[in-house]
Amino acid sequence: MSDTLLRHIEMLSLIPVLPGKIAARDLHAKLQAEGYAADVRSIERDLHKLSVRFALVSDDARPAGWSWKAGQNPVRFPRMDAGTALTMDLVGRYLVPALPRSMLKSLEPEFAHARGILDALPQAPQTRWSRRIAVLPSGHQLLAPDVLPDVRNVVYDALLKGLRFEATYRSIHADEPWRNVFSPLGLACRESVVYLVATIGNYTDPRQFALQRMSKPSLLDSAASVPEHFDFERYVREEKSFDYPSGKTVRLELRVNDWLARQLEERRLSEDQTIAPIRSSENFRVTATVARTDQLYWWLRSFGPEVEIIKPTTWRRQMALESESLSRMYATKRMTRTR
Amino acid sequence: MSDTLLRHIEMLSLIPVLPGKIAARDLHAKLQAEGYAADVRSIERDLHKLSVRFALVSDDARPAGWSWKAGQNPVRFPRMDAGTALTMDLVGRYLVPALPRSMLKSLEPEFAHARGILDALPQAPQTRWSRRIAVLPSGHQLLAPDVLPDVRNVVYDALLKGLRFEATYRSIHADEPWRNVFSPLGLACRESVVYLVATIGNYTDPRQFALQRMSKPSLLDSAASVPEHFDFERYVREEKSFDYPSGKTVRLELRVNDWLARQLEERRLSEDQTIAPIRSSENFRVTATVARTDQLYWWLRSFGPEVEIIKPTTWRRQMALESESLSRMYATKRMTRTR
DNA sequence: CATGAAGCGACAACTCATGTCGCTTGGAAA
DNA sequence: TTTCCAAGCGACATGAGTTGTCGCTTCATG
Repeated sequence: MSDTLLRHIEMLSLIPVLPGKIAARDLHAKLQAEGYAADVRSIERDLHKLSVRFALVSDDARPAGWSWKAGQNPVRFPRMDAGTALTMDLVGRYLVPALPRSMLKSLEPEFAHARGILDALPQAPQTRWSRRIAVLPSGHQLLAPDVLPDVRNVVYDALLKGLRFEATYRSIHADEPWRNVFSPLGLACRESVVYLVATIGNYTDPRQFALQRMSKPSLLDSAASVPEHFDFERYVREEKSFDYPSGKTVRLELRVNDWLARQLEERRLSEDQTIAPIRSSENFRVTATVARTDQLYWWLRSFGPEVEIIKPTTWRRQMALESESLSRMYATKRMTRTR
Repeated sequence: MSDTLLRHIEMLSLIPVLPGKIAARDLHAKLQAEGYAADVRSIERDLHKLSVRFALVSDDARPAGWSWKAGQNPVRFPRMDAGTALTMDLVGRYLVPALPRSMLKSLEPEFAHARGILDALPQAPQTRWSRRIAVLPSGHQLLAPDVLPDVRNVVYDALLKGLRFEATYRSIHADEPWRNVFSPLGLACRESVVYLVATIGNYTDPRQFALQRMSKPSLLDSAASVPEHFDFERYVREEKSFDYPSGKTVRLELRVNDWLARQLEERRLSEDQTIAPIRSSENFRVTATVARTDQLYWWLRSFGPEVEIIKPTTWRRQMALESESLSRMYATKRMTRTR
């Protein structure tokens, strides 16, 4: 069949969204590289014809730049099926508190697309699908710090292209903000905070920078300097401030109440989890082999008296000490207050 | 310009992925409805021509059914920009522990598409972007229960089309599994468990069913019965087992250590949060106005002795009692063990 | 075995895309 | 200001590709 259709589709997907643009000649070059033998003139004609039906615009610069209007719902095939669209919508709702707003915003067209699919389904107006979905908050939600859109863009760009960039950073230790050159090494996302791992200036030791503390970024065109033998994955694993789970596992043994026992039947601690009732009480004994992390210890602590750690004994001893100091803390303070 | 290109694009996006299919005549009808005046014969010809270049297949049923091969990366325009693709990849990594596997699988083409965009970027091979990204687990990760793919499909379908369906349900209270007809009312997602809110049989009271406990679903073609005046959003808010945050807020006052104080500067409890050092100690006093939820109380409890709740006094009193019983619990048990 | 719907090959008519050429325009260098 | 050149655009002849029609074949159904 004719290459025309293919070429048009290729063209449409080669044109960037509005901040970006592409000139007819560049398009021509790219298309030629992909094997489409067509005249520049034809490309120009195509652009004009396509812009009648699609949301394409050209600026009036001399080599005219073509782009998609911003905020366009993507045209795509195969079309997303309704089930996937519903899952996508769920994910969208789920991410709202978990992701910096400016990042969520760049994904907005994706979620809008999914909603568009769902909206197109025939349905009774009183049963709007969007009012039939709820995503409930899990755990306590802290406010996700927001990242400046151009910080995100420059940092991503620099990381992907392996370039340096310059930016201002406000350290958390109320010092003066300082400005320096960053050589990005990797990106780590943790609890809705995005950290850039980078070296600064001429230093060679990698450090972490929270993206929300950066401002006034500008991309440089010199290549980033990567310390010799630097391995990002190992860095993340070994850097203690990230407290990445070490490979260590632990045989956990707990006493839990019936409510928690039921929860753990739904979402298990591990594949080998066992739950057994404890005679002469409403409690259950839970065992499981899990990764030994601080996170887990904290999670157990969050249940208060509803969970008793039996094993490992180190954690049991730690809990014993902590609970003692905790009860002393509240007891003495109560005394001071009532005195 | 000619409608041909538009029609072809419309056709490509009208064809479903492989479990689904569409016959040439149906395509013709849909296209006519959208204003494309073309012969059925042309559609047939188009399908054959398109299938040369695109991953389209036709089964050999009599009215031939056309579909996209499964697992195809979607072709789309405007193309996702690199920044969005990177965020998409981050989201994909973030969701792995948080979403049932079968749901994640249906989103896989989306994430694969994003990765495809990133892979296409020119980059030095030793700096593979995918090895420069890390998403660190937040909180303790329980195993997400898995939902059978056809359960997901039937439940979604039933919900979106407002139909009943039949399925087998294993209740958590080790009873026998039973089979009944469900009238779906809504979907609630909580901590990686997806619940269907539905009425069963001829009952009119809405109940919750965890999707991972369902099996052998089959869609019926009778309309779902919705209880009179039923409002899903209100149901979710009021149903205590979901413990949706009530509108109540509370003025929180805490004593925290310096580590947590620094954390809270990054991710604040509320817009009006204040942090002030406490004289003659390394601690800080934090105040904030937050939604009063059990989640928050649990979250505070997870910090153990690193946090002291000062206000509200009800929580302080509760903590005092709990820590006392906790320390007693560990103390007595220790005695029993060492006796 | 009869019937009819669906699929497919053929073909002529014609629409539309293509490469070429030359004129116009607008910005940058002189 | 003038000169120069690349970019953009209109025109046109050519031919590739699309279109509707028709009739034959195939296959499932009664």
